[in-house]
Parts: sequence; C-alpha cells; structure tokens
Amino acid sequence: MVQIRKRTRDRDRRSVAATTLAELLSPALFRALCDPGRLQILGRLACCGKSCTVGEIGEGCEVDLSVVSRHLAMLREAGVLSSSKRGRNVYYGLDVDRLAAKLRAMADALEACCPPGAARRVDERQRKS
Amino acid sequence: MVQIRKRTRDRDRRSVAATTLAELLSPALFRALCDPGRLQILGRLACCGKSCTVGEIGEGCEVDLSVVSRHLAMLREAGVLSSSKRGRNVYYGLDVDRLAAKLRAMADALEACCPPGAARRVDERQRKS
DNA sequence: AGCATACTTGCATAATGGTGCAAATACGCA
DNA sequence: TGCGTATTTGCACCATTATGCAAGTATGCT
Repeated sequence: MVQIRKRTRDRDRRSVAATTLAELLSPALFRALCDPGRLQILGRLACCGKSCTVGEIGEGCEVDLSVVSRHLAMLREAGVLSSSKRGRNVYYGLDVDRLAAKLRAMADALEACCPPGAARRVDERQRKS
Repeated sequence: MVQIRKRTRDRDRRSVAATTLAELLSPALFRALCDPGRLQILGRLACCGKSCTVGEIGEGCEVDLSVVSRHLAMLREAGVLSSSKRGRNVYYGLDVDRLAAKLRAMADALEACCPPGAARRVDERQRKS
C-alpha cells in the first residue's frame, strides 16, 4: 500500500515535470542563443556586468549597428535581456541571475522528468538484451 | 595588501570564467535545440527514460522518418544524444545527467563571469544618473 | 542468395534567417 | 523650430535550414 502510494506520487511528479519541461524548453530561447553574434553580445554583457547602450555594445563588432539592434531586440523578446530607454539611449542589460535560474530550472526539470533510478543510462537497454 | 591580493584573485577568476563561458555557450548546442521538432524528441526521450529506436521515436510524429533521423543525428553531433547500433536498429538515448550538468555549468559560468556584488542588477546604471 | 526491415543520404524545393543600406522615428539641445 | 545623435524599421539580397521523396546502405531471416 505504501509502495503503491509512493509510485503514484512519483508518477504525478514526473507528469508535472514533463509539462514543466515542455514549458521550459522553449524553441524561442534557444533560437535567440544559437547565433554567434548574439552569444558574443551576451558574453560581453555578462562580463561587463552593467547595462550598456546599443552603441557601446556595437563597438568593436564588425557588423552594422542595425544588426546589433536586431540581435538585442531578439534577445529581449526571448527574455534574456531587459531594456530601458533613457533619453536618446536604450540600455540593454543581462539579468545574470535570472538566466542562470532558468538554466538550472531546465536541468532540474530534465532530471525530475526522468523516471527514477533505472533509466538514467543511455546504454541500459542494449545491455539487457 | 590582503585587499589587493583578493581583488587580483577575483579578476583572475572572472577572466577564467569568461573563457569558460565562451566555451560553454556554444552556438552548435543551441542550434540543435532551437527546433520544435527536435525539442519534442528531446522531451520524449527524457520522459521515456531509456534509449529508443528511430522508428519508435518517430511514431506519432507527423514528419517523415528521414526528418526524424536527421534531427537525431543533429542532436547526437551536438552532444545531446548518444547512439548505438544493435542489429538493424539504432538506439538513441539522452544522457539526462550529462545535459543537466552542462546547463548547470553554463549557469555557474555566467555567475562567475559577472563582476562580484554590485553589477547584478540591470537597472543600476539608470538609477545612478 | 534473395527478400524484408531499419535507417541514412542525395537531391530538389520551399521556408526561414542574417545582413547592409537607406529611410524613419525618437529624443535632446540650442 | 531646426539640427544632430541614437536607435529602430523597411526592404532587397544572399545564405542557411527544413522537408519529403526516392534511392542507397546495412542487417537479419529463411
């Protein structure tokens, strides 16, 4: 009885994890991160540690400023960056903790979704048969 | 003196973190994950918890099996899935722990790269001026 | 060997994405 | 208001990617 109740709880937990996983693994986020130029911007903002204007971010980039602007907009729409306008300037900033939390949530959801114990190895099935 | 030594260490740590970050944030990985179909496959394999054949994975997918096969190959090349052949079948499996570890490493690198303390808030700069 | 099954690959096509230039918009300042 | 600066947007072009179909390869079975 205890055993059955426990299994039921496990199944529920996995089910919730599955929906969570599907929500967390959004194509849009990965889409935003899959371009080298955008990743470069992300890295810059992470290391710089403060929000910067489009012009500042574009400095040293070989691409047109309009491209940088579009990259930034895309990262903002994906929830990676936040922006705020101040005078003529638009400051884009990376909320490191937010992004880190999102990545860790994905990791957690992946593990929670996975059936407990047995099935964590890729090659298990081959070994059996 | 102690203060200076500490700052130097912090700078070193951030510098290492920056290179690590650049290595971890690989476009290829995000590239592999940015397609809805591939994410669906990933989710299935995560929840199923064991490696499956191409045919099994393709069941219920509306796309051609050749597309599934290509998606799987792409995920394998990105280091997300591993595969092994057994008879006529090819088993693709997700190593959940490996992927989760990769995501957490990204989160750690992001935080390590960020200058300590002050600069974790996006809107700090606007508040100053 | 011959045939069936499982998967991959070549190829053509359609869709999507990245880029630069030029024009438009938004704003501050005199 | 008029001008200069910062950023975004429209548009055309080129490159990349996704897809389905058909053909190819690899393997098991009789």
